[in-house]
Amino acid sequence: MKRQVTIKDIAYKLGLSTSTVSRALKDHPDISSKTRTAVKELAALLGYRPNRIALNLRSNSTRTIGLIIPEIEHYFFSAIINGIEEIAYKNDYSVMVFQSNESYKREVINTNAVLTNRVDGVLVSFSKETNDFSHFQKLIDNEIPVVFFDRTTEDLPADQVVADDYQGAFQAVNHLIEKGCKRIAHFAAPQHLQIGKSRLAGYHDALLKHNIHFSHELVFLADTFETARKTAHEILRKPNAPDGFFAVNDISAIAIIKAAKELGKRVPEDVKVVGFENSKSAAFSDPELTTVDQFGFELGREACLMLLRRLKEGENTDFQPVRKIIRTKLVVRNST
Amino acid sequence: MKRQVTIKDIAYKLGLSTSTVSRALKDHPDISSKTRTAVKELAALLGYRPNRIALNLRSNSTRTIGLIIPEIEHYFFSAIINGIEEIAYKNDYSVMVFQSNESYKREVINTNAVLTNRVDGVLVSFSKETNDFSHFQKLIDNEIPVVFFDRTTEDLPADQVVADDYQGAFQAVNHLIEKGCKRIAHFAAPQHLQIGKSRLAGYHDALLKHNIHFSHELVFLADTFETARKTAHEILRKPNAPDGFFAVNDISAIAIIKAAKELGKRVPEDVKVVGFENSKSAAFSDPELTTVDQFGFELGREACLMLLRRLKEGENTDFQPVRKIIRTKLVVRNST
DNA sequence: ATGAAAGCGCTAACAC
DNA sequence: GTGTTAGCGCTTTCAT
Repeated sequence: MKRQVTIKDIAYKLGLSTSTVSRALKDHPDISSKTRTAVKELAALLGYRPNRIALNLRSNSTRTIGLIIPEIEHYFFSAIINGIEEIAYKNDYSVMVFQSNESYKREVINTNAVLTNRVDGVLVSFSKETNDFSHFQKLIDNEIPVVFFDRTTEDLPADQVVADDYQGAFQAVNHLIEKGCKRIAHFAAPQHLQIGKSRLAGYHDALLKHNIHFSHELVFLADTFETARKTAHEILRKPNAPDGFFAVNDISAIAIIKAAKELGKRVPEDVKVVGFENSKSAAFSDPELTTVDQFGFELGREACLMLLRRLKEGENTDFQPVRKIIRTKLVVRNST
Repeated sequence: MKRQVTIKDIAYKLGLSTSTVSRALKDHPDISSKTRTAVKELAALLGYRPNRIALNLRSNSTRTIGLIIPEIEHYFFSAIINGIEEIAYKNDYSVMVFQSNESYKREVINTNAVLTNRVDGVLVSFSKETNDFSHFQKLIDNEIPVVFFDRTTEDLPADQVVADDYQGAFQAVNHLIEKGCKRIAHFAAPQHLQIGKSRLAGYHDALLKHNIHFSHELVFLADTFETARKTAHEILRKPNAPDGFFAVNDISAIAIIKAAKELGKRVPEDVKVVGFENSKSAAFSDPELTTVDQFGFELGREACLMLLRRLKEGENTDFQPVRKIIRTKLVVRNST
């Protein structure tokens, strides 16, 4: 990089001290308007821009937010990043992105990286592998504000922003029942994840409300395209096959539709399917997928806003973790 | 943030000078092994970690890469970010993400932000609106290495990494012809974008190779779901409707399939469709979409590698811009 | 083998 | 209204 113009250069050329220049640049009242304009003009002329690194060192802050996220390529997460970047941008913060790739080990390295980079705060959605949270505790011990989003835990006294998984699941299954489904299967996420639990609970309670018997035999662990397709194939072939499916995400739902079609079943006539996420693919699938919108963009915005609020608070005496729930919304299309 | 342990703390507790501690920490040969271990042990005990900001100030570098990108939510771009982050991670660089949201104005602000943040280098894919490049010239004037990817320009003497759009388009159309299509339409991107031009050229030349007449009447500007669907509806209803479509991206291709089905045409029997990108949606559509894989992950990797190479070079006397072309590959599925 | 001192760019308390 | 000085945390030259 080219040698940058510093406050010293301006001071020298104008026969002033660096402090005067510094003050002039930030409209300190003491400075005469003559010097002020002279300084500002020269600064503009030379293309001076304050050295953020020096400022960082002095202020011991970087105006940077660290983001630790499983997989950027997943639509939901990219929507969240979008929301985060939007709020950060508006508040003159920058965002550093670290991917865990769903790996616990890498996630630990990521937490060290955010510490090393001296970010002001951290936003985290942890990996599927993670069930030890001491690396996040380390952040908290360093008094770096952390906000967890989407994938959260009760094990840590930290702020959280999550989608209303329970309500979304409840609505989805309720919808299936109202559409006439009698036997509804649930393709679930791993139960050590909060979203796995909450969505199952919503499914369970919706059945209950309509006096439909809940059976573990209708709950399957299937949250990827491949496993969902395979599982759907198996159970749709059986005599007592389900007539409705509530999948924990859109990809699994699309896989179910695919399997049904391959077996000559019609969607939604023979089998109805609801997903969760409202990804782009949901609108493009055939039939178009009924799904629960998770509002990733909103969620990202809220998580970032919450973090910024914490940053503004500064040293807080008694920390009270906040949990914010982002509404979800059933989007009815043609798969039900 | 908690007050961090510094080299000074260690020096004080051990009755040493900061320089000795500094040297001990980095295994300077002059330091006796006794002090070295003492220092290291205490450092570990206190949880010392070097203050990157101070290092940054001294070294005048941040080990950070700035990324300016139109839209994170687009699958192709998120794949690219993934590739970039992967390489950055392996080389101990961090990535700061700035979205332009396809806005020229915001992109200009983004370039200022990367300057302000004193990133070591910048990766750019510019917005659709951009046709003045002076803001990027400013980066170059500051001798900050810049690598352009995907959306590039000849107007700037800079490194570039692009997909082989021409070859991909050529293969796609060639494939349609070999599958028996006689009348092939092209849904194109705006022609002020290089990708718009290159893909049209590939389409043109593939027709030429097979002695098929090229007609402007079969080229439509349609690179979004909505416009593609509407356009496809119109032209598929006409008597002399195309029997093949080459779309500039997957979304448009999926829209074409949808329109065809809505009009009672079978894909691929009556109409064959090829997309471009190989997004997730392509594999999930029905029928599964034949498309050209753009290898976004690879592209991101290469762009980042190229940038890191420039960073290693340092002050180069005579700069020769490099243009790297990432191969594309036709992925044949069931829509052709 | 270790320490003192200067300096990266900037700000701010303290002089005058 | 402006200058002097110290200091943020670290490295490195120059002493000893």
